[in-house]
Amino acid sequence: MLIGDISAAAGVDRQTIRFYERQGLLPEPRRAPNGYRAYDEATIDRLRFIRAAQGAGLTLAEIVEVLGLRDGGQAPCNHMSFVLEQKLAEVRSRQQELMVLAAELEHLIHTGLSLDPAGCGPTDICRIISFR
Amino acid sequence: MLIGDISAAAGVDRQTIRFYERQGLLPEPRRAPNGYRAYDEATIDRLRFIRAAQGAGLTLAEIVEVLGLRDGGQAPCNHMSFVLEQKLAEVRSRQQELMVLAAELEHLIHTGLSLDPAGCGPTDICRIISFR
DNA sequence: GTAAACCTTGTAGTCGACTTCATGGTCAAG
DNA sequence: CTTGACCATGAAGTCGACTACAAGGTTTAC
Repeated sequence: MLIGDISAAAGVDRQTIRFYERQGLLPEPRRAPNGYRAYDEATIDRLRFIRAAQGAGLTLAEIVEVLGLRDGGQAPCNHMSFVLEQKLAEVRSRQQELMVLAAELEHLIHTGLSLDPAGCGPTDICRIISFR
Repeated sequence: MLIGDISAAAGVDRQTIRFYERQGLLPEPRRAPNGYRAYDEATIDRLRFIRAAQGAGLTLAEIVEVLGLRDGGQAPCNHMSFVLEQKLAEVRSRQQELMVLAAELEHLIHTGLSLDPAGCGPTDICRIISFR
């Protein structure tokens, strides 16, 4: 299978596949006599795995690590569980931040509604945000 | 006041202040006879406003717009309210995404716990994530 | 035989918000 | 008079995940 074939099969752009190769996510493939990259079916699964892992919020660097373990013959289960726990913690933390931010935004919007624009002095920048 | 002074007063790095100037967030300041940037007190407020606006989730580009209105003599209240509403909508949407992601991560972690590593075939990459 | 659709490589650009580097001028203290 | 802390400029690097471009070679279809 040529690069265009697995690109279509896995729904990943050709350029992106070459990019993944440079990043160490995909091993260097065999080459056809004309120099074209020649892939086997397993590469499609590998690309699907990469997409699934990205969907779970893993960075490419983290995925490289998981794949590296697997390629080294180890089952990456423990590492994977650890990374997932870590991600969940990050997500929770980000959720906290967004809750605070949402409350802050609501407060600011509310402030903006109750503020008379005529009250803005020429030296103020914006009383909605820089309310003292 | 020299750049180091407002930098200390507003808690914004010197380099960042020059960067903000290039980005149009700060007007070109007066210059002392030796060519040093000479700021007045108002610049500290402007920097504080920028930080506050960033804290509310605005991008520098959005802040430039608000400041541009203000500098043009208009009260940016209406625009500001609009931007804040927009931000709130973005935050809400991101919150939805994170809820989905958190649920997904919990599911994956749960799956990982109930999975026997011995069941991983040599062709599997990681059954936790690529569970069919 | 030629045009379209594939493939190759290497390099550079994108976004956002800085940060760092290189090189050199200015100023106050001792 | 030199050391060290400040200031100036412009260019380049950072992070993450691509995306695009240039300049070519190959294959397939008509």
